[in-house]
Amino acid sequence: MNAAKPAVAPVVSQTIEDILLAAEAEFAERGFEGAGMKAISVKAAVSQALLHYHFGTKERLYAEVIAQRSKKINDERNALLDQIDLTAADALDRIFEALFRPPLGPAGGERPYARIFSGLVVGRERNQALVKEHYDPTAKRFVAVLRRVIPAGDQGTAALCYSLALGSLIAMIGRDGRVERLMGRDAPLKTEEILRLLIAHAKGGALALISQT
Amino acid sequence: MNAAKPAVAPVVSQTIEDILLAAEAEFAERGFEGAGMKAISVKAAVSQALLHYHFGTKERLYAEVIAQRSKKINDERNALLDQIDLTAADALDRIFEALFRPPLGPAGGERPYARIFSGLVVGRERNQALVKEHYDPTAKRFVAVLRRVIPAGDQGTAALCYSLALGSLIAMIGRDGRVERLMGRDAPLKTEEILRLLIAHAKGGALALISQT
DNA sequence: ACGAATTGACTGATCGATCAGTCAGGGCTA
DNA sequence: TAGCCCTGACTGATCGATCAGTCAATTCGT
Repeated sequence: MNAAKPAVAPVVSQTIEDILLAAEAEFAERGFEGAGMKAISVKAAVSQALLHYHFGTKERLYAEVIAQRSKKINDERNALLDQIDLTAADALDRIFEALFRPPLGPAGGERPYARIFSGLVVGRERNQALVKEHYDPTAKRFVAVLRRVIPAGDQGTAALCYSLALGSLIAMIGRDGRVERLMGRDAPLKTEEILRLLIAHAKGGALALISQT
Repeated sequence: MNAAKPAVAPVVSQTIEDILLAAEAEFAERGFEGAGMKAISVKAAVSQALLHYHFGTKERLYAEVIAQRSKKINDERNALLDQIDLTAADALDRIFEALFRPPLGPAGGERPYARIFSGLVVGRERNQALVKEHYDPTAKRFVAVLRRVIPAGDQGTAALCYSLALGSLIAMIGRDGRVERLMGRDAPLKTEEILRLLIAHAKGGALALISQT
């Protein structure tokens, strides 16, 4: 009867969603150690004790933020990979697009997760374990798909193409404005422009790695 | 007479050197916020108060660590750039070698600075200012040199080649073991091997960016 | 002897975490 | 329906620990 009433209950409550969003923003701004539970609770407009009630420790709250966001990114990536015809001429371009587009997010939107994503490459123990758990499975799929597309590609070369391409993505989204500053631009690069440049670079690098094997 | 006695006084005392080394290791392990002045003082085998006597604040100690290490890296990079014949066929390879080799350090050595170096790409305000101060000048020289070597290279393209290459370097040294894990290797990659692969990838990516401009 | 170097003892602030307790609401019994 | 109880959600107050930073006193080098 009531149109505003959702047919199914949300998997998480609105409050928990608010906390996770606030936590994501705070962790992105200050890093794990720099972030404060108090600051997160203020940002989420709840009491600090509620954070511990729902998540136990700061460590688990952080892990939950990573888990939620990585799931969205991995789902997007896998969906894009599913659509690719691996025998088509532009297969390599579209594989890298599947790698780059989800973390870049919507065209005009903010990227609060970008700094956390970038920070994951810095191998502190906490992040290493989370990367291994949440990102390695999809990473392995990328490596496998790359192997089938690049001629005579062994696993080592494919894994390198993946890793180095990911590094260049970090360089683009991890810091604010440095690339534009070195380029001599005043306006920030648009998402589609970033995507085009990253794909071209990754593809060129991949082909170079293959031909010198 | 005494052979062990240095001819000139060191610019910094041994104690200060010890503190800076301990601080570098601690900052690398835990990040700026995670690092503790107490832990640094223990690692350097001095009192915590001595850290404040010499450096004032944690912030200034961190800045000094970055300044010292970046100076070494920039000096090495500039020396390598000076030796390059920009008209030679392998000029592009040698430019990227000048970019990659200094942060990679000696062949068999540890890389305690690698994680700090990687962390600098994550654009928190503190790091942004330090990068701009200590790394931008040499970065601009790389961009200028790249422009002269790559055919029809505008500043934007050259800056992209620089930035994306740097990102792939981060991917290789920032995390421990992930690249090797995805490659299916058990032994870590040797420095010279890393260098060869990074150069090949960066060169291929650069040429691809140019040809599609 | 004099200044630079170094120390132990200490401070206020802030951290993550814990606690007892409030409150609204849903089910159960009679 | 009325009374009771249970539970999940949430809070203010506060805990002990740790943090960066301070300072008077002491040692060291010359």
